[in-house]
Amino acid sequence: MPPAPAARDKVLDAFAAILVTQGERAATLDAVAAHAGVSKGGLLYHFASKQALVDGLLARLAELSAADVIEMRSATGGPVDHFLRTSAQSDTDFDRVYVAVTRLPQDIYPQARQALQAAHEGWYEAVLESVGDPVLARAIVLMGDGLYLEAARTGDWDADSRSRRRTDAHVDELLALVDRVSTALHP
Amino acid sequence: MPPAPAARDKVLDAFAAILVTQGERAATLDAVAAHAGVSKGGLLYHFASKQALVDGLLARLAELSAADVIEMRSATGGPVDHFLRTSAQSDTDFDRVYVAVTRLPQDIYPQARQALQAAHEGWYEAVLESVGDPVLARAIVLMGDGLYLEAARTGDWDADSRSRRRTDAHVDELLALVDRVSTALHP
DNA sequence: GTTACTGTACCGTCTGGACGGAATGAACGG
DNA sequence: CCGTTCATTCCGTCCAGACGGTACAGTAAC
Repeated sequence: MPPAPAARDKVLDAFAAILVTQGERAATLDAVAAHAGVSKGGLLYHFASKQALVDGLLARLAELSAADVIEMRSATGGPVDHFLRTSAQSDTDFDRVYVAVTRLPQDIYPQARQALQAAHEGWYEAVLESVGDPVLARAIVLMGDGLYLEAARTGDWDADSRSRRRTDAHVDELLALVDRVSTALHP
Repeated sequence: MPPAPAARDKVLDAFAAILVTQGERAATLDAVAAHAGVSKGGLLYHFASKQALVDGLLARLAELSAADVIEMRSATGGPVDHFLRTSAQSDTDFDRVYVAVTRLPQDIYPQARQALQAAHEGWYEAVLESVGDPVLARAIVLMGDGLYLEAARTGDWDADSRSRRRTDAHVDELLALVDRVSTALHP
C-alpha cells in the first residue's frame, strides 16, 4: 500500500545488520532481501547490482558521518564525551552502518576505505579543536576505534542493560582520565 | 619429494593472508589452495572442512598469542612499548593471524570471539602490571586496537618504508604521552 | 500511466566437499 | 640389498547446491 520508497531503506538496514552480525559472506542478495522483508526482485529494483548496494551503504555512511560530526560539536558534554560514548554503544544507525562498512573487504571496495578515512578525519578534527593537543586527540580517536572493535567483539548488538551499564562505567573512567590529561597539558 | 607436512603451514598462511587482504568472501578453498601453491585436494587432506581450516587458524592464534605476551613481558622497551609498536606494524606472523581472525564473522564462529578475548586479556594483564593503573592500562589496550584497525584501514600490509616511518613517529609520540601520564599517576 | 513493488523462472559461474587415485618413503622380511 | 607392503601426503576431477543477475508478467496505489 505505501508507494513511497520504503523498501530501499529497509534493504540498506538489512544489509548493514547482516554484515555486522554474520559477516560479508552471509550478506547475499537473497539473505538481505529476506531480512528486509522484500522480494529479491524488489531489492534489485532499487539496487541493480551488489556493487550498487555497497555504494548505497557508503552513501548512507557519508550522510550519517557528517551528521555525527555536527552532533559531536554541539553535544552537551563536549565532542570527546559524545565521541567515546557513542563509540562504546552500538545501537544507533550510525554505529551499525560504520561497523558494517568496516566488515567490507577494503581491498575490493576501495571507496569503503575512503569513506572510513573521511569519517575518521571528521572525528579527529572535532576532537583536536576540543582538546588542543594533536597527540592526545589522536589517542582519543584510537581509543574510540578500540571501543568500536570491543563492542563488535563482545557482541553488544543485542546486549542486555547489565553489560551496557558496565561498559558505560568503563567509559566514564576513560573520560575522567582524558580530562585529567587534557587539563594537565593545558592548565 | 617433501613428505614433511609443509603444505599445512602454507595453507594456514594463505588463509590468513587472503582474509586480511581480500576478506572472508574471497577466502574460498580454491583461492586458499591456489595462494598456498597447493591443490584443493591437498588442502582438504590437512583440513577436512572449512570449519577445520578456521579451527586451525584459531589454534595458531592461541599459540602466537601466548608467545606474544611472553615476548611482551621480556621486551627491552617494556610491555607497553612492545605492545603499541607491534599493534601499529602488521608484518609479523602474529599480527597477520590476529587481524585475519578479526575478519571472521564472530557470530558464526563463537570460538573466534573467545580467542580474540583471550589475546586481549593477556595484553591487558601484562600492560596493567607495567603501568599499575587499570584505567590507563585499558586506555592503552584500546589504543592498540585502534592502531590495528588503522593499519588494516590504511592497508599497511605491503606498505613502503615511507609510510611506515610516519606511523612509527606517531607511535613514538603516543608512547611519550603514555609515559608522561604514567609517571604523573605514579610519581 | 507511472511508481513501487511481488513472484517465479531461469542462466552461467562458483562453492564446499567427496572421491579415486598417485608419488613418496619408512618398515619389514628374506 | 631387494621386493613387498603400507601409511602419509598430495593431486585432479566430479557434483549438488548456492550465488549474482536477468527477464518478465502481474498488482496495487497514486
